[in-house]
Amino acid sequence: MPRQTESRARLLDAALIVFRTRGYTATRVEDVCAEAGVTKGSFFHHFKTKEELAVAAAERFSEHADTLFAGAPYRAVADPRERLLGYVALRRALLDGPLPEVTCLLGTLVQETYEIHPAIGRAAGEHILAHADEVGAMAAAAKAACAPEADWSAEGLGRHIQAVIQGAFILAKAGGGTDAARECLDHLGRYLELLLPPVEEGRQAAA
Amino acid sequence: MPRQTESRARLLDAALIVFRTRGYTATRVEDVCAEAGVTKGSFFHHFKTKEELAVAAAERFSEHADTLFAGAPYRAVADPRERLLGYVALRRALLDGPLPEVTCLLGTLVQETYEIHPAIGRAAGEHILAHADEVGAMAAAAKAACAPEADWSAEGLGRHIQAVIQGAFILAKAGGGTDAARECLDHLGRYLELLLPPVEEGRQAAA
DNA sequence: TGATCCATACCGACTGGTCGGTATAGAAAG
DNA sequence: CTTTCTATACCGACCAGTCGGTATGGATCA
Repeated sequence: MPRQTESRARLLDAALIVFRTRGYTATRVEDVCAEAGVTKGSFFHHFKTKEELAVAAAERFSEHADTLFAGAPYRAVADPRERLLGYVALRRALLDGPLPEVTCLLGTLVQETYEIHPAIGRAAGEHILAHADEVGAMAAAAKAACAPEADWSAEGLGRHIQAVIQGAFILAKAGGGTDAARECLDHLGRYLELLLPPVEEGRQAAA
Repeated sequence: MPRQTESRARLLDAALIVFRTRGYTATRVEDVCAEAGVTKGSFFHHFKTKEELAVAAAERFSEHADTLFAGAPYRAVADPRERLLGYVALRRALLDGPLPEVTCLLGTLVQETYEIHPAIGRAAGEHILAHADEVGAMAAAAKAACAPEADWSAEGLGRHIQAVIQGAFILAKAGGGTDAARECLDHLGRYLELLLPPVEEGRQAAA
């Protein structure tokens, strides 16, 4: 009953970590099976192909992230500027741990597959952009409150925030470690603070 | 005799583009040979292994970049703040073209190999950090001129700039295209402008 | 001048291991 | 007994790397 469903879930969770460690192409189906404690027969019962697993894993990763962020404390912050800064602070705090566990599966996948496995690249890319749009919505609220006349778009800022986070992961993998990544998020936070001057009682900053 | 050396160079140049298109693992040695118009026999005459090719390609990419930037006009700008902004503007301008031709081989390689091919990951990572340090040196000059008391480090800012650029590539691959990448570099430029207030005649901005 | 030798570059058929995917049969559940 | 899931043996394509061989050109010496 839930046993069957459990194998599928175990395979997906295994994929999350194995793909982030070895990348898509270099991961063997049996690597995922071993990590999940399941055999190949079971794997191909649940997924038609390795590619299908990757698409499903991107989906699952995205759902995990949505759940995590939906329940995070920063969500309840009333002031939109502080809420946006709270998001960045959370992303910074999430940098604690080994790289394959803290980095983003979607960024890894899209980079490796965008030209050669369109289905995977598209799935991963869409989830990245969707998440960027959610952040963009927060940015829109903050912009409306702090810098309504500014000549940048909130959606663009949401994408920029995602880019900095993805870039921080690459920097960490390049040898900078999570410290360098954290420093990047500090710069990002500082940028947002400068870009969104806090509203003082009844006053609003211009662009 | 320069003919022979030419084959090696052709293989390296082919590797630059093929690795950026297909990634390291998914590229077959024969893909590189085909792109270079050279046979497998010739390949293994010049490189002991595919891994060795990747390390050499990272090196070559880095040299290409160094040459490009060393000869660029922004280098001659006297004002350190404008010089740094000029670098970012150049990076933005370089975004014109198909993704596999404008993206960074080093970021691609490090992401895919950092856990499974230490030699490649190390080489790519070191070149990224070395380039970040060069940018960091420019940032140091700008900081000294515009914000000597600021509580961020120039090296950290150099790394941040690299991270934004790498992140912009991922965003582009995620479906945002080069437009989204350009927008990121616009944000980066704006950040630097805010961070480094221009020095007015004889005055210096504080942190 | 040209005959001999050698080093470097190049060629492509072949091999041995790897790995995605299949076949098939058994276990568990209902 | 049927359906769903798991296990294992197996297949065949693929591909990094090998190997025996050819081509080219420069040096050496009579």
